[in-house]
Amino acid sequence: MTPAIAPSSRALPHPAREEIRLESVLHALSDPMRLRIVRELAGDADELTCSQFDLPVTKSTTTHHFRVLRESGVIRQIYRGTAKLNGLRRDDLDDLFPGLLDALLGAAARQSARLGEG
Amino acid sequence: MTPAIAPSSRALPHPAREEIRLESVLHALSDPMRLRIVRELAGDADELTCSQFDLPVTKSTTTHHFRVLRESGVIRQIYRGTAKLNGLRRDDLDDLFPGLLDALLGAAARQSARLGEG
DNA sequence: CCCATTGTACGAGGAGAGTCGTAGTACCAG
DNA sequence: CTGGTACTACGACTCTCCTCGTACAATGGG
Repeated sequence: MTPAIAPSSRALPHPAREEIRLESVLHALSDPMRLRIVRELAGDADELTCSQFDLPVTKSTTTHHFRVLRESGVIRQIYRGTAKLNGLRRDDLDDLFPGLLDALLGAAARQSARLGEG
Repeated sequence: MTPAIAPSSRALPHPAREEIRLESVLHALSDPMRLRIVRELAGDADELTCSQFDLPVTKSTTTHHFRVLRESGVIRQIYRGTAKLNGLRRDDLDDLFPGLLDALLGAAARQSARLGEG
């Protein structure tokens, strides 16, 4: 069961599944930048490095947003070399709040389409 | 189509359906007090006055939270005499974001049950 | 070993949010 | 008109949040 990619020494604190709070998830997703990150993560691939996102903010701010997402339990982050891989915690969220993530992603997609998207 | 209850002179500003933003809705619901209000509104009746809620904050703060909910498009408020009736904007939210409100309410209910509720 | 790449830590500035208290407004019942 | 009820407005306080810049740490390649 050794993973194909060694998860590097640096560890990142994640909340356990039972510790994820709905309020924190909603707060995390109420920021446009973070909602955008989550949408990209849900759409394209399941594993993207931070630098693969082209956000209109500095690297410091990007780090901050990824941390909020991780600490609220929305995403999972692991190091792989100097890069950091980000993935949605679909399994945990679907178990805790069935249908919520899909409803949120659907709502975000609808709004994007409605407002003449990007 | 005249309503049974005259909506009194005082008018309250509400966002039109198209003006409701997902981020604002999520932000509104990310506060425990407001999530609690919305859950009560969804469960019991569709029309409750502000004073029918027994929240552990002062009246000023209660007013503030109801205003945030109204201005984000989550609830509708109309005066009836000195009282103010509050109702969920189910129709508008379901039209804009199908399934979202139910998913949110379900998630909130699940979390309450899981955490040994009140 | 040096260096480029990737991301972090820390501090700061500015804006916003939750809470309260006090004073005030709008409405209804006498 | 008087009084009571229901809610509001405003200012203040405290915290948190988003953003940035600069300086730093961890990894992998030559």
